[in-house]
Amino acid sequence: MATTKEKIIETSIKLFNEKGCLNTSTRHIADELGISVGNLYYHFKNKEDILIEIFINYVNIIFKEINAIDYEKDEMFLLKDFLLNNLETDIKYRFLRFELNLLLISFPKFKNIMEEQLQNEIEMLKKLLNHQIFYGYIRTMDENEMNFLVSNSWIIAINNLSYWNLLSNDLIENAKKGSLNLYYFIKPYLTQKSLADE
Amino acid sequence: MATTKEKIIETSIKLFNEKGCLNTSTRHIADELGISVGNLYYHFKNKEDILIEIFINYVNIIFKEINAIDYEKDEMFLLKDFLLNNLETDIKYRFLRFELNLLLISFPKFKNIMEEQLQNEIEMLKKLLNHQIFYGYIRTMDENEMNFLVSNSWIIAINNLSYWNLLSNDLIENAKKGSLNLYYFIKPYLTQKSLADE
DNA sequence: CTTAATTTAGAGCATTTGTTCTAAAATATT
DNA sequence: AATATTTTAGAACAAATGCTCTAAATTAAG
Repeated sequence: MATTKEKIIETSIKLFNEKGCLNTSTRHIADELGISVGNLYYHFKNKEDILIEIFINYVNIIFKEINAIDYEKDEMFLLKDFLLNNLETDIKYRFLRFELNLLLISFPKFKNIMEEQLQNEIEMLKKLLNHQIFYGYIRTMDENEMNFLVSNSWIIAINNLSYWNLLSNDLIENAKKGSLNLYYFIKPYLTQKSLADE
Repeated sequence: MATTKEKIIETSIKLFNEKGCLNTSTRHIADELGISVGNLYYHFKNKEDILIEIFINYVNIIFKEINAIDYEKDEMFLLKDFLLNNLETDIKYRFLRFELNLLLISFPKFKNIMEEQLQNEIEMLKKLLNHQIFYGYIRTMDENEMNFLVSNSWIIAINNLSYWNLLSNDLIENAKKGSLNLYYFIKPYLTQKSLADE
């Protein structure tokens, strides 16, 4: 049985996705959940703290799998599989990406930890791609090209969900295509070894 | 000399970029400009109408160049050049992309016209890429691959500015890299004819 | 069973929001 | 110069917001 605190988080996530974080007041959340505002503020100091708790939950889920990677092993990691494995999570917490720029402007504490997270994501992506190059799954390239491979991978990984949401209105239905975006993006860089493995 | 209406638009764009559209009230705009709220509401029915006027200005600027393309001509159109040519405009109106999802949720009239615009953008991109394939600047591919080329091009074109904004804090300084994102993305698809032209 | 700690409800407050209204000032027309 | 039109200022309003406060209800501890 979920605690009140957990229920506040779940309801907030739901409403933030539906109406946007900035359009959702603490009263909305309390009403939707059927508790009082006083109760909500007993559990959370303010709205930003709800947002941060949500964000921490998200990061914890996402990082579990990524941290399990053994970079010493000669193994192929297809980027699209990472997306697919976290698809549910990315959908559940989609407002974090969809509204990112505005969240950063509006919530300074959130901004601090989120910016650190973004740096981490880029670093991890770089490490992952370098590993794939090292073991010959992705062709070699100079540093410049590599940097753009990283940034483009990140841009597509982060924004493909938003793209399908914009164009289809039925996000869940189309979300799986998003991982294919990443696959088709990386395909020209894959080596024979990589393509044979599939 | 700019009219009051024009000044309201310019001030709104400035504030929307700085603090986000949802964090900017009509009072903010009036105060920043040094006019009264009453005056602002004399020129614009409501906040959404300001947003829509801004959006229409943006679209008019962006489309001028794209509509000038002659699809009968054997000519190379590098996607990155389109980005570079509109860089100033994209920076000036960046909040439209940075906050897109939330704007669509918050302003129903804006949603209608923006969604049409998104469809147009995809269509135009498709037409452009098909033209480049037809004249041999981009290699041929099946429909499926083509669809992902289109969607990935769009995702990178639209979101690279946001990416550099997130990572650098000095958008203007880094914005030009954004066009290179698109160039490096498309590079594996370019033919000899294309690469020789450069 | 009594007391203490935790959890809850909801009234209340200061501020902000989007918007309307009226009246005055500025400008254009005759 | 007189009148009409456009533009402006700013008071006013109802609703919403983030958040605090107090008191009651619930639960846990002794």
